[in-house]
Amino acid sequence: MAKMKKKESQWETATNERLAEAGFRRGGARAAVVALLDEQSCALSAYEIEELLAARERAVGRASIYRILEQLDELGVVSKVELGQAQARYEPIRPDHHHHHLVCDKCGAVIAFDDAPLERAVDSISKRVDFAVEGHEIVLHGLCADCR
Amino acid sequence: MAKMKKKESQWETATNERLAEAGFRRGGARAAVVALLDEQSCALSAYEIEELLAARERAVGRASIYRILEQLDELGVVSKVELGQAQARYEPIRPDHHHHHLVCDKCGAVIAFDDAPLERAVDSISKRVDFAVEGHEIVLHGLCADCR
DNA sequence: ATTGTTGCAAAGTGTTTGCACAAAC
DNA sequence: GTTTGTGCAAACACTTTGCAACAAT
Repeated sequence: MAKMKKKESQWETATNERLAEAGFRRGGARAAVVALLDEQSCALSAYEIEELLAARERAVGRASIYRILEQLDELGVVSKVELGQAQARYEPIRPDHHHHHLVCDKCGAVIAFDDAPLERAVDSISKRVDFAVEGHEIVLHGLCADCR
Repeated sequence: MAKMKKKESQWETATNERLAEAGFRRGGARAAVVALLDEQSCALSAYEIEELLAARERAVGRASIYRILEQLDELGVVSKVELGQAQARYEPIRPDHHHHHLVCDKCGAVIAFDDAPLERAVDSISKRVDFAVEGHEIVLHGLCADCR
């Protein structure tokens, strides 16, 4: 049975291009992390990434995961989000899919949402502060539908 | 020279009342932490609290600081904010002074700001999600005036 | 006397670093 | 062959926990 080659999304392609442009060599561990991130709709923690990669038989060392995530964050293709759970999460930055997060205080579930008016309000205040705003993060916390 | 007794603000008074109501005994370490927090206009990390208390000759053990902050957070009088620097910060919740934070990615400076339209946008979306929203946190990051 | 509070040291957790080896160029 | 990428283990920083001593009631 022939193995299907999965379709690369624009993000994965663009990320690999950015990496090449920036002078990075092609490394298997990094490619695996990029491919995994590309499949996600929401943010993953380093630990989750480690587990998921191990589960698909492409284990990547923890240190490599952190190093790779840091590179991707610096390249501006991944966003490191701190949702207040004493651990960072990482997600691909897709120009057309900017979103924020709801975090359940009870079970830790993370749910994405987006809202244009909220975005506009942030952009507006960003321009009025004496600060070169480069990004923002909005976290709503409370109880998810299941825990409520 | 007579030692002035500093004026207790409403927050410190209300917090001490809440603690009493909740059945807590009066402890020196906790009183010192509450008094210190009351003087702050913005969020402090546990480490900063430890340093500031030591500097004023009322050193409090690190474990006690964390325990006290957790109690105050649970009582709802202190807000634990995670600004993405791998450490939590804590600030008094003053009903009339809700605010958010600008974090400098270079020097780590934390600056408070508030904005009514932003607040309204958050309240609006909070009502429309399938989630019992209990609070929110907004962090703008970039470069502060000095680092820019 | 009882029970909450505190400090110390040890343990935990998430993340980073040092270093040797493998892989890419 | 040179330089970058990777994995392992050790080191780190922040936070929490166990426990004995102490203080408030």
